[in-house]
This record gives sequence, structure tokens and C-alpha cells, in this order.
Amino acid sequence: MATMKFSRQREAIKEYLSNTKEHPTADTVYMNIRKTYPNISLGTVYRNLNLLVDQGEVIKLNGIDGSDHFDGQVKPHYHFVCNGCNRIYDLEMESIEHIDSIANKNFPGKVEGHMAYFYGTCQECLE
Amino acid sequence: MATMKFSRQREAIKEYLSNTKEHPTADTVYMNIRKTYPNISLGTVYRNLNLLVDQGEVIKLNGIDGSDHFDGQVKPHYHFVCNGCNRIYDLEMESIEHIDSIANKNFPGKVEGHMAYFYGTCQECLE
DNA sequence: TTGTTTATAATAATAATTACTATTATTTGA
DNA sequence: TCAAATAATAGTAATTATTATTATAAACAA
Repeated sequence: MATMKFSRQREAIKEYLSNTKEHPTADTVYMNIRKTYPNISLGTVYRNLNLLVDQGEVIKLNGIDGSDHFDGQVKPHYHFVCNGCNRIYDLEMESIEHIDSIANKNFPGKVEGHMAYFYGTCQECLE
Repeated sequence: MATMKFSRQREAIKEYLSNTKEHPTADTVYMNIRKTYPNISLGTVYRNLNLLVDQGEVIKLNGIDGSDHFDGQVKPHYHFVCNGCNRIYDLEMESIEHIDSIANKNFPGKVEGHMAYFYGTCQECLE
């Protein structure tokens, strides 16, 4: 039944993600973990990122640009993408869950949720 | 200044998209246009889809799955993705533009818009 | 009709991600 | 403690979606 075994590489990835506010791509994770594990392979990074996502320890963000981004903060929250610097910020805000009921009103099926992110210009790029 | 020249392939793509309620990928467009233009190449499809998007005649949807999808309906609207059949439906609904102001409240930058889609189970898959 | 220029088909290249495989690390339990 | 069992790894190849290249063909203006 494929019991999961400990791996120091996976731990390092998890720890790296929980300590950064950036929302790195697999490749960026790879570059950073290499500082500690110079021989880690990109495939290992991808596989572990997906394992962590499956376990709910990490969130995968897609649809923002060509690559998937990963977020170590798993508490539900939204994201803001800056059109200037392309950085992704966490966005704590009051719930907008009600948009699901709005959508449900005019749709002949069952709306169960939504995916959303905001975009604009971040503080730093405004200055 | 690169004036755009007429092309029957581009016209066929535009017409195909304006007559379907599906939200096909470039590859699906390719398969369909081949019925009329058996020699059309996938590169031509991609180039014209992007040209049409640039001209505002077609909308590109990304972040739904691994591939870009194209929509011939350009009037602003939302989309619903069925978790059962993976089809993408148009979703006419009242405005939820106010979520941008909600996001703005707690973000130290300028929120200019959002990207969102809904998911759940479509009528057909519920039955 | 001819000359100029854009568009095309065919193909190659790129980028992101997943699959494969021989070797290594982790774990179990005698 | 050690050895067998098995999951994880590094390295590499393969895949998928998309964009770039280029010689030829189609569109169009004079």
C-alpha cells in the first residue's frame, strides 16, 4: 500500500516552503534546495512537491503564468499577482464565499467552489 | 506596420469559435478546421488564435487545466468547469466586481481586477 | 500582371513536467 | 545489530503544450 518513507530532501522542501513568503516555482525550489543538497534532482523536487500537495501540506497555484507555483501556507487565502514585478502576494481578506451562491442562481448544475486571484500593482511598484 | 492580410484559415477559425459553445483547446480547433482545410498546420492555428486574442475577437482561458482554451464569445462573462466531465460552460451571472474593493481593503497596493472561475458538477453529470 | 509583403505548411526548438531505471536510503523485524 | 524488503533518489529520457524558423504560397496594391 506504499507507505511513505522519510526523506531528508522532502523535509528540506517542506521547510523551505514554510519559511518563505515567495511563491516559488519548482525550478526555484530546486535552485534553493541545491544549496543544501547539491545533488538533488529536479524530478525529486517535482515528485515531492506533488506528494506534499496530495498530503495537504503545500498548495499548488496554477494559471498565473506558464509555471506552477507552490505555497507553504495552507490556511485558505487568496493571492494577488503584481503586473509590474510579477510577484505573488498572500492576500488576507474577508470571505467572498457568497459569490458561489451568486453563481449558483443562474447555473443549472451544482456550483461547489471557485478559483480566484487578484491582480494589479503592488505597493513597491506603485512607488 | 505589418498590415494584416486576409486569410481563409483565420476566417475559418474565427467562424468555428463563434459557432460553438465548447471552449476548445488549440488542438481541438486544429482537428475541426482540418475537416475543411486538411493541410492547415497546428502552428497556423496557434498563431491565428493569438492574433484573434490580440484583436479582441477571441478570449484565451488559462489555468483551468494544462492547456489554453479559447472562447469565441467576447462579452465579459464567467466560466464553470465541471469536475465530472471537465467541460467548460459559460456562466451568465450578476456582477461580482465588488470583490475587487473587498480585496483592496486589506492590501497595500492597487487591486485592478480579478480572474475567477467556478467549479462543481454540471446538470448532465448530476443526473 | 507583376512585385511586394504577409500568411502558410512543415518542421525544429523550447519550456514545463512526468516517466523510467539502476542505485541508495530508510525501515522493519529476526 | 544487521540484513532483507521496499520506497526514494539521481540521472536521464520522454511527453506535452507552445513558439520559432524558413522556404513557398496566397493576398493585394500599383
